[in-house]
Amino acid sequence: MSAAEQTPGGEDVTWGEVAPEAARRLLVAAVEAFAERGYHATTTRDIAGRAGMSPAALYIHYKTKEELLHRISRIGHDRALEILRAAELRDGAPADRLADAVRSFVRWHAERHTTARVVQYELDALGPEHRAEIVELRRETEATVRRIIEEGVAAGEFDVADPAGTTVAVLSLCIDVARWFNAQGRRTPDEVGAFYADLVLRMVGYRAQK
Amino acid sequence: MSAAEQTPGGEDVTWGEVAPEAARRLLVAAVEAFAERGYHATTTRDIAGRAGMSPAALYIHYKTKEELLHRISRIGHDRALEILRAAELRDGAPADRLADAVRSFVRWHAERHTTARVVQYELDALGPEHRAEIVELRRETEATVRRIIEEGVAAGEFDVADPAGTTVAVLSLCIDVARWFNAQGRRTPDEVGAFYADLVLRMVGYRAQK
DNA sequence: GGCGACTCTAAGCGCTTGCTCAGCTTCGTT
DNA sequence: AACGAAGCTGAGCAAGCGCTTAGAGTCGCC
Repeated sequence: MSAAEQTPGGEDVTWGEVAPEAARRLLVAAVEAFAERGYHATTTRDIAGRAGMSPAALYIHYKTKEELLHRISRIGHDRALEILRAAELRDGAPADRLADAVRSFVRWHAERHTTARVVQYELDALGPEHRAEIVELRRETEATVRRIIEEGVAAGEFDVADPAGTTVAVLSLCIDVARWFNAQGRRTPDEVGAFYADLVLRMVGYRAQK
Repeated sequence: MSAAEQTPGGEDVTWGEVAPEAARRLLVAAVEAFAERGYHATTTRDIAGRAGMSPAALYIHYKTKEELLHRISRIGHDRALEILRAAELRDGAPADRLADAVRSFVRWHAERHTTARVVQYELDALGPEHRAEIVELRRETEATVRRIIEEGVAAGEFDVADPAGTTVAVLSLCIDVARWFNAQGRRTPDEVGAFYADLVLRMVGYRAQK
């Protein structure tokens, strides 16, 4: 895990906003369970058990199992969007910003692949209202990437016939890292991020000016 | 749907090997239900209902709900592998064969995205033995693509630093089409296939000799 | 030291789940 | 006409589900 996702003390900062501590423990347990078995195959008893609590304790902190998923999904999507926006607002040529966006976005999906798997692949398990809210966040995510690509095209840096289609493909490629990435695998999140940044620059037809 | 996936009469050929007819109807119903809601959220009553039968009828043709998923997964993986192998064995330069493989593989995932969604994303719902069998097929799928890429590198057509990693990325990109593709969307399966073939040639550093 | 607010548990309710089974119908075969 | 096999249904079982409730323990605050 990179330092960016930890407090100076080394504690995971992802769920720092979730309080009190029992609610956070339940949420972390839910992320693990959902990632392992999927939302529908996970029982509230399993979540409570992983958090070291009785099944009823869950309902003191969350109204329903679906609300747990929503909290996870919301925080995860906020973080993913934040990462992309930070890259978009940075100084530098479009190619640099696109590479930066892909690098940090992919690194997050690899590093936190457990969370990302839930965030990216359990969208359909949300209820209609919560789903609509998250879909809106995904639209903004897509718009952010598309803007960078369109700037690159306008600047003559990229050779892209269909910016919208390319955006979908780029995001699809990056998000899917959460599905196959394995912490015991050959490469670190940093390496995968760098590799993917290079792949994406190729996809947009960028020729490095060496 | 392309002619390749139909009989001359126009009937869907994908599940042609499944007999008798009632078993096929149940299987098609299961594909639809699994794709819509996911394996765990689908009830045997829902499947039987879609096939116009009582819940008990399902168990005349299949031992368990998991066996249904396995049949779907097996047939789908066989078909996907067949598509890639056909492209591999064709005449032509590695770039042509890679483009061909991606084009037909992606077209299948777009055209039959309902099936592909189940095949590609419900792997974890399989029992241990069935899962192992399918994982082996996926290994062969990956090996097929990797072989084409390595031939392209050996022939000097491709500029790829990490063939194994590139293979994972290419397959990940293609498979994920099943997740986002929408039949009501802007582009046809043929168009997406052609677009993705071009993207992949860029990813492997192929320079068209125009 | 007493009280309300908060956190948690043991027990369990109502319901749905995957799956079973006795029995009815519909066959092709004799 | 008789019969066994195969396909299917209505009814329902045992288990597990999400969630609720009554009450116990613990805390800060006056």
